[in-house]
Amino acid sequence: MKLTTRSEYALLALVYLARHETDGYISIDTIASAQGIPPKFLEQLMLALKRAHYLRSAKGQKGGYQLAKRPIQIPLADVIRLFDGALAPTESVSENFYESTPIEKEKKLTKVFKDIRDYISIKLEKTTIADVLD
Amino acid sequence: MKLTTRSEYALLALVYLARHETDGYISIDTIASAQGIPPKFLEQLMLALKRAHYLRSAKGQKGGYQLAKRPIQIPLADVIRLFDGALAPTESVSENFYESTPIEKEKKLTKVFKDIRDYISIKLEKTTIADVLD
DNA sequence: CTAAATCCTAGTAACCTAATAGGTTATATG
DNA sequence: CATATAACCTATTAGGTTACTAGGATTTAG
Repeated sequence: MKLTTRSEYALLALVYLARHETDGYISIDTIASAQGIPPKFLEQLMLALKRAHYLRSAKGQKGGYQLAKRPIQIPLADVIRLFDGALAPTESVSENFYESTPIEKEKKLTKVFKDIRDYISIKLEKTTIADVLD
Repeated sequence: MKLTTRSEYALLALVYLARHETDGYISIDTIASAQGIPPKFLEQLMLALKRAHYLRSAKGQKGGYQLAKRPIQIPLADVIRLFDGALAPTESVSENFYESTPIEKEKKLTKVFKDIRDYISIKLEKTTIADVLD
């Protein structure tokens, strides 16, 4: 797993929306300037989060985005998988994004990376947006 | 950390050399065909490993490569850092390759990824080539 | 001398990343 | 109803990285 800017921005946006859960719809520009994200870039991320049912949106004036789930129902793992794919350090030890890679021929080497995958995925499954609000 | 083909091949080559520690110099072509690595690609990796003092080489007929250290003195962490850089999931939580990234403004989010970095780096520091020979 | 090997740099096709651009559609409000 | 505002959607792009390949220079055993 390598966290891209994409994932990082998406997490920042979700954290912001979680902090403003009761404020109705919030625009991309508001989130972008609060969290320091290029707005047109954020737009794409919001759209993806909406399509994946983490967000609800409203068009037009007074429109914007809001969470479609409670912060506690959004594990960091989901967000990162959506934007960056596998949590595992290499695809051959990934459960959700398996592909063959060279280290597979060495069983003990593979085991080491599976242990790492397990730690990462357990950690990021159990940590939700609710857990990272100050 | 995302494991590249580069790192994976390098690890496979080191494992092969560790298994043949007492066989003198071994050529790139021998290692490449034993481990299924494109030989000209492996050549570059071997050169990097040599420059980082993990390998010794000899030119000419009967030449090739051999380990310059005992397998137990080569942590997987070193090899991966050499080819792929940071072990951390994002550079802002890396000790050796620090760079600023967006999540830094969220302290609790940063903490989660530091925990992951710690697990990965401890695991890969303590696991050596010697540990992954069957 | 010559074959076998490392040494070393350059090049390249394909892909990915982090954006930007610009038009379309929907809606609240004056 | 007009207008401003905002989401929706697709395309494009500059720059970087990845996984190689190519080919020559150098060294050495036999």
